[in-house]
Amino acid sequence: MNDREGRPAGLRERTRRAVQAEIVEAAMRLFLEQGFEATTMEQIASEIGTSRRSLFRYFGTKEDIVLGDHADHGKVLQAALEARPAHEPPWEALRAALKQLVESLPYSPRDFLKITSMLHASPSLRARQHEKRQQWTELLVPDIARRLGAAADPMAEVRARALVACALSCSEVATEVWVRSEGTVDMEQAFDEAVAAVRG
Amino acid sequence: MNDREGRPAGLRERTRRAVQAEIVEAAMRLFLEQGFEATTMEQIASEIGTSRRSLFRYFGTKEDIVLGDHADHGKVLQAALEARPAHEPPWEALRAALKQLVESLPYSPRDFLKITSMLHASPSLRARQHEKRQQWTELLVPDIARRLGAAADPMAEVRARALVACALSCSEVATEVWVRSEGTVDMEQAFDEAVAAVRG
DNA sequence: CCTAATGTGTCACTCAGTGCCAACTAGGTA
DNA sequence: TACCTAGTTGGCACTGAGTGACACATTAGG
Repeated sequence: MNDREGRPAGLRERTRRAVQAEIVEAAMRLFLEQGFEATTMEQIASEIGTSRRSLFRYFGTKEDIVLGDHADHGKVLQAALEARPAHEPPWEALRAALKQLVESLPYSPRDFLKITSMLHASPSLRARQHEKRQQWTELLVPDIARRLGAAADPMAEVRARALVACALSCSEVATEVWVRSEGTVDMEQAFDEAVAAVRG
Repeated sequence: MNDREGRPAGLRERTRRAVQAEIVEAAMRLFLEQGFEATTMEQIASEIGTSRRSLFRYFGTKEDIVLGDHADHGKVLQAALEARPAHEPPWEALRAALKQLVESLPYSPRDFLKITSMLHASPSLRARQHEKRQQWTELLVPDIARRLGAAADPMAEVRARALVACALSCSEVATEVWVRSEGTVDMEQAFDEAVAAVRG
């Protein structure tokens, strides 16, 4: 049985984590130096003295080296959303959850800016990121549907999905402007401005 | 000079169009039969008696065979938006433009459903489609910014981008639900429901 | 008819990603 | 100790998208 959910964490598990971290570290350095597309898996592999094949055992795709945490962020967001008061209106709850997510990130503003810039510069990275964000939607919709008052109506799903999708769009717009201004504009304020414009 | 914008349309231009159409026809047949990922460029090439290399001269990527028109749709949308009365509020104008775009599509509902289903089934297709949609945004933002009353404010751009992004998100949600219901629910109604929920 | 531009197929290449196999290693058992 | 099993690793060969170079054909236009 593979029941271990993180308790004693045998040697195998520990080395796996260590190698994983080493890969991410080396890869990110190369990505930021030469760009994402210009860096090959071969380079990353030889950089840490392993084989191309092994890289693919740790990360299914090149993009996952960068976006590995992104799926987890969805769960953080979900938890933050569900921790909000049950009758808080959708937009407020989503706003609070997103704010909490941003604050939970372990990056310095400097690093976050560099990484986000890279993300925006590479089409394939943007694509994967969007893909993962779509999965966030699935996690958040049930909570929002609850807040809207559960109706079996197929349109109830539309309402919840639209709210989540638009909240994420607003956050994306805010982030984009923040990146393009090189961190000048306030992201939180931009988000609020975006929401205000949408709600007309 | 390459000034010809479609007037006499010499033999070269005509054959090019014809071959292009032939490629799309054959490719779409194969895609719908066996799925997008399962069909190789080699197959498509030999299907119409040409070489793999030539396919790439007509379409830069495999995805473009399906999404070739998608960029043009952006221009249709832009034109439709700009044709709306100058003081019509953003949401109404966007709604009208999107409606006009959908009505301009040459597909039967049957075909449109099949194609859209395929689009949703293939990750790489979804990714490219989203990429192209992002370019739509660039086309629409200026008009919306105008409707919001031009301010040099960097936040003015945020407001316009947010509106466009959310309108596209709502249309995406509506389309998605429409596909999943296999054409049962009314797409236009779903869109309105989405917008209403977002505007709270 | 001649020539400059354009289209075509072939070949060779890069790179991401996958399946397979043989060698090794950790961890528990007799 | 010796042994067994399961997971890890590297190497190899393969697919499939996409690109560059080249030689050869076709066409437009003077």
